[in-house]
Amino acid sequence: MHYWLMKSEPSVFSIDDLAKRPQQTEAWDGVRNYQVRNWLRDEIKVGDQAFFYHSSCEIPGITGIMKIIKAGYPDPTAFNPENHHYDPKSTLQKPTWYCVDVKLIRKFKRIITLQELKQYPDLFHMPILQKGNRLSITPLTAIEWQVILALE
DNA sequence: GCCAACGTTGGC
DNA sequence: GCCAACGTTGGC
Repeated sequence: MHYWLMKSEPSVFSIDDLAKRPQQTEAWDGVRNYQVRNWLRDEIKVGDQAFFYHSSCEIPGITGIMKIIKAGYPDPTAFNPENHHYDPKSTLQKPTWYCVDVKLIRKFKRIITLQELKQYPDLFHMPILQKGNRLSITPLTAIEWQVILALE
């Protein structure tokens, strides 16, 4: 089992939005970065767990836990000309972009803020704390996962 | 293949 | 709104 951190701007899609979905599940789609695409297609498996991270907002931080309930499959938003993430180069025969389905496990009682995450030496190497990191999904070590869980 | 220009991300 | 960092694009 692997651990991940998945970013979303709450003004676009928040953990409360996920909580309101039927079965509290949603496709994590719209990713248009090749490194993250590779993880979505090849590495992120059913049963993996992920933190839901709110970015570009008043209080950036980790807001809860999700699990992967469907592994990588072609991102349908790439095929839809009406969709903001439409990509005519991605075809059904040869899809460029992939997504996974997630399910909410639980929302934290409080946000574990970015500011707080920066304080712990065990977390210094988290991708999200590295200068210039922009990937919307990043892997976490088991240690990082446990340390963060203990902060709640 | 190089690289300047441009767009996006995301913290502050 | 600013700006650093990084990815993408396209002319050559």
